[in-house]
Amino acid sequence: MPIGDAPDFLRKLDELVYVRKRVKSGATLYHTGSKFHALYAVKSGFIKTENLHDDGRVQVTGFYMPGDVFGFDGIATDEHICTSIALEDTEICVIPLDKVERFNHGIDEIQHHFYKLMSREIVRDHTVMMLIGSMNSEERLAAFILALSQRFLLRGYSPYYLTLRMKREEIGSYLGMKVETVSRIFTKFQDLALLEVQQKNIHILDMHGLKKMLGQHPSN
Amino acid sequence: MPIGDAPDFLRKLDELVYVRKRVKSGATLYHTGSKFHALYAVKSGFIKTENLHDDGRVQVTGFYMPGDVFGFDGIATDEHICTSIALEDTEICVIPLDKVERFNHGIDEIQHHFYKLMSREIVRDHTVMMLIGSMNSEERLAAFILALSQRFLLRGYSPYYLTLRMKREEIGSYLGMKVETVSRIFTKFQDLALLEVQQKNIHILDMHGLKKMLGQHPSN
DNA sequence: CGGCATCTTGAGTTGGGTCAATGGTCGTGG
DNA sequence: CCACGACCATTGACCCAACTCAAGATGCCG
Repeated sequence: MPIGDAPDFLRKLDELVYVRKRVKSGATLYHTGSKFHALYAVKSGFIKTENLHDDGRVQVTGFYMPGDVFGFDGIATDEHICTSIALEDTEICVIPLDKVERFNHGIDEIQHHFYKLMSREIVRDHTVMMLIGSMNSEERLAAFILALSQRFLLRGYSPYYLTLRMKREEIGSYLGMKVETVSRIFTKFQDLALLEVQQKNIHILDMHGLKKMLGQHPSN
Repeated sequence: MPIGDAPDFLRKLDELVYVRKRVKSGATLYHTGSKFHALYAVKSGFIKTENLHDDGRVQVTGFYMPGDVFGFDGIATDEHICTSIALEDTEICVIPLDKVERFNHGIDEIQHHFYKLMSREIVRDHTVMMLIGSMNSEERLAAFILALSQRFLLRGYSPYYLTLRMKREEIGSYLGMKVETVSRIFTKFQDLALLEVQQKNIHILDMHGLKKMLGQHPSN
């Protein structure tokens, strides 16, 4: 998951951003095939991106929260591959890429920052490939919750109280498992006194225990 | 999988590349924790990258053939997250990132090219997430072979005769399945007269039939 | 308060993992 | 040139984690 020096970044961003946008909950910002115009930074709210396979299948490829930048998938072919959808009312900063590319008159710090952002996205994707490819469902969900907790922490929120903005099905899609399985594992984690789950509110009771859920698995 | 205008790109590359390197089959170019110095373009040969999980688990995250650029995972934290290993004797061009970043005196075409390369890597990773997350094993392997065939085509080789440089286990790791499963499916595809498999040599007999293997699946 | 979407739980099935044995292929050294 | 050993690939038999299908429960919004 994309992370990091959000406040810093948002400050610098002002120099690049002239347009802000509001996206209503459930609305689409761009979709597969849209011409690529710009990158987007989440100012407030929550965004998911998903890939549509030729047949009806959908795979959630990312969740983005304030400070995160997304839309990098559009650069390759100048057309977006993913669809991005707001999971709640969301404010977006529009960052035209050519403006970024032309920015380094003197300072190329910003340039480098964008390379870093893309690199992070790549690293995050590799992590997810690893999750889905070589962990069982419990480990995946544990890893997901821990990563989310970490992101909350980096943004200055409590890492123990998470409010999920996505529904179970979207978590499942992201992690390569079915809704029912997600639900069962939440219940199990609750039974193990690792979590307290109240709808979309997660209270992490035993962070250490949750971490131990990872790497328990005999496989691979 | 990374692709595209390889010859063009390799030509332009000469302006950026001062160092070439040879990596022996089985040797490591960089590994998890190595300081990030540069990106690498494959000149000849074959490279895999893999992620090591804390416990012993390994996940192959990419295969790179001539014309492909890899190493982007190191930009985010200035340390490589993956390990890159040559699957045969390989020639590599070393591309220092700061040279790329400082290159746009006049032309920022090269800049943009690197953004494109990273974007492609992201798109490819999303494709793999989709493969692993929402397809069954047969579909995954079919998709893998088709993608490989496509890459061969783009490099001017026959898309019908593939020489796999990686072993079954590495294919399995990349696709999130076990060696035995890979093997069984190769056999099945052969029985269905889609392929002729002779060790690492794959002859695609029925490209259309192979494509039909995708999207047959009732799930998700 | 009713209707709809989401979430949970149960019961039964199955795709792909596990374990184990065999068969090929290649490289090395006598 | 052949034989040996190591590694890799294939195949079979069995099993289990996660999927499917189905029914309720819960919560949310008009």
